[in-house]
Amino acid sequence: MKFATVKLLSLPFHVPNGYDYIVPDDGFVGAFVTVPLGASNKVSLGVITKIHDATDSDISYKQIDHVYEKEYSLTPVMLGLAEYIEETTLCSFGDAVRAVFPVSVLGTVKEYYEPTDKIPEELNDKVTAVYAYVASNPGVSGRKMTSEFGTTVTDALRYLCRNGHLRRIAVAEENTNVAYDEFYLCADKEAKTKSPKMNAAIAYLAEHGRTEKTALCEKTGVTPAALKTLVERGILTLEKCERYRTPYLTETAKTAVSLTEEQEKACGEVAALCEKNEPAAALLFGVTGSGKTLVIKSICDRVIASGKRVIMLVPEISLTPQSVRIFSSYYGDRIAVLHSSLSEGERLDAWKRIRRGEADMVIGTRSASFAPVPNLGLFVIDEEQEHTYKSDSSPKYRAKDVARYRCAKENAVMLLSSATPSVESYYLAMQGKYKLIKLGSRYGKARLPEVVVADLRKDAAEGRIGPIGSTLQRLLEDNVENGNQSVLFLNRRGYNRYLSCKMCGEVIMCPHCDVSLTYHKRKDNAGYLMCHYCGYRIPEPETCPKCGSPHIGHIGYGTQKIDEELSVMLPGARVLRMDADTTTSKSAYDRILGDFRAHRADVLLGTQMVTKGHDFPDVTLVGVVMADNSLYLDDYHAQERTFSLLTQVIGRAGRADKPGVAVIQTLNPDHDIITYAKAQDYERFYKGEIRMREALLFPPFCDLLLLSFTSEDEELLKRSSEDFKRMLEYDLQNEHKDVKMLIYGPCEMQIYRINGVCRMQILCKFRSGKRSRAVISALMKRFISKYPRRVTVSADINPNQM
DNA sequence: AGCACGCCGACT
DNA sequence: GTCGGCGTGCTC
Repeated sequence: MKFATVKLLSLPFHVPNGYDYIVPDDGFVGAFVTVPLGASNKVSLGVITKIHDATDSDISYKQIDHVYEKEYSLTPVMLGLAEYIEETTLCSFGDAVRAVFPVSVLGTVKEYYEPTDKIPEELNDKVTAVYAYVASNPGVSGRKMTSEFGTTVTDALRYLCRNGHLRRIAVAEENTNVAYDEFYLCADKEAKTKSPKMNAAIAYLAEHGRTEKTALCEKTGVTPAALKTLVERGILTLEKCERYRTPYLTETAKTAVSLTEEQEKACGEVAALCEKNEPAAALLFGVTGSGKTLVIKSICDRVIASGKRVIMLVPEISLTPQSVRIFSSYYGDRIAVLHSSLSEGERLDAWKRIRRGEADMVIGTRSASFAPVPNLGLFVIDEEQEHTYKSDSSPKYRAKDVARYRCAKENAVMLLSSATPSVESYYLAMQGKYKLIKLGSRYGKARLPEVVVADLRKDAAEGRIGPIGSTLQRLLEDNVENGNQSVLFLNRRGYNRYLSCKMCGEVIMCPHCDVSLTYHKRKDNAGYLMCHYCGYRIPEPETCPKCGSPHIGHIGYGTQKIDEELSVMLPGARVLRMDADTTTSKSAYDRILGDFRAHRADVLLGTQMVTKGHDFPDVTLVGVVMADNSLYLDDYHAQERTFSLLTQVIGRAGRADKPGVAVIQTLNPDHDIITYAKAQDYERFYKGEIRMREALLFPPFCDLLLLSFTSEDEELLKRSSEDFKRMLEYDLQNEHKDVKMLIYGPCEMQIYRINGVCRMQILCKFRSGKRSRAVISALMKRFISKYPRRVTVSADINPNQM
């Protein structure tokens, strides 16, 4: 007899998830299976990770119920990847598998009940009624039973199954989330019915042959229900063809491009790596406007021509359409798009097309790193420094690690691309771990705009305290007058507006969370306050809720406020605002960008999203309203993020023939980061930053581990997190002396309370490796069983935010 | 996580 | 004497 180790998806992180079952002949490693689990034999989804014949006579093994077909299984690489994610991010196996595989293609498991030969003798009334119902309706579904008897039926059913009077059967149902094109054919051309519309449909099909359903309905006025009847009567036959639901794919005309000598060389170097058929990694470092996309496209051409396939990641969903536009103009429908705001059906169809080898290139966000492309040759991560490539929710993985893993296993090349590489990637390139490919000499053809650092302190000294300083105002006025376009960039943080009482000085806070409420204005100009963490909202109060004073004032500048300022400052100018409030739908986003590109507005005002890769030929002025906002966060990434942001914003100006100006408003005009960004001097920025990281021990010289503890019970939270630290210190001093770790905390998190739940954190500096993670993992498991259900703990290795 | 088992308080 | 609360322990 053969046995299989099955890892269950339903079990949480802290319980062992691999159990042995008797495996049928069609079982194989990587197969999804359903198995009975626990005393109630609950139907559970799992994956076979091993097939063996070792047995333990103490255990009575159960059998695997159902093995899913090969098309919907984990390939060896994907199974390995799921286990790699489980181990490296300290998450449950289920979370890891659900990230790498769209479990919903498997369809749902239905439960049915049947009576057995063993007829019950004495039962109470309720159980008798349940039994009688199943006996007269054998094969009734669990759902039908609950709708018939209410939720308490489960107890009766369990009782009857346990005593052998009923049998529960679990069947995997086919996945029904498939779209079809339906074609009708006429089987009996002579047939006549009483309905004129039906007759019309028969006549139409007799004349024109095979016709698609909607077209047929439109042409003849026949209803789908009538067609169904005709099929049942055998007059028509129905042919169903699977149709993929694919948004985005609109082919545009190909335009021939030629590469410069430098671009050609860069392309050749990466292509040569790809041809070697062994794992490799490269960093394409090209200043803004050096044509990185073009180079990547040319590399893709060569990889695809050699019969291999490409995955390309972009930082956020809003950037997919433009990338798809560029690439689909060359590859047409050989492109697939994957990201998290596709509908379930679209995602499944994209996944199937990819798995069936029907797409040569996959474009998508972080989650697309799991695209099941056969014969992967190249894995591109565009704008690789972006923090969106790290997941903040379980599994807390980095797309770069996924890429590295897959490239190593599939002999592919990982290509990171950026104008401002992450310090970590550049360090690895300096170490020779990545092949460094530079594009665009600093003062070469990529024309740098003039950069003006506007010192807001001077304006403040003159009593000018608005968000737009005098320098920026003057340049904006000139620009509008000359018919040129401007982009104003707001760093989201610190640009929310709060309400504060001038009498008692209190900022109005969320009653459930330790954050201030943000001021918003509805379209009808009524103000309201909202919590961005729990969604709590109240109308703008007229008096201070604390002291009753009517003297409440606004603090901070939101995009709305700046929008209002601009309309006063630049009367007649058309201002477009792009932020989370105005771009609730995909179409709104496209419309705003489209309007701006078509020069139907003079100023585009927005948050992060306006900085990214959009090419606006008529933009000659770019302004950063407040550069300091991200400079002094207590996060070691702060400087790197600010540099990258400023460099990109500056790169937005002056891309076309018109000379551009970039204005950086700041309270710290002499700050190194601003100086380096002004000069677009990545090397000097890097040298300073890497020295700091080494001296203070930050990544890439170590890894960070953020352990967060949450509980409603404040006392228990403090005590248990202290306890965790003690246990960790004890382990490190005793059985795990070889693991080195610096421990900071526990301390309250930056936002201590969210929705009434308190949060503490412990930060560790360590080197993430098998041994060190095992220590943490084991300790977390011990902690969870020591404080069951009352405190939760979770780990984030190299978190985005601390 | 679920789920069953089991041990105590509030009822017919 | 039974129904149902939720603390404890297990899942091949």
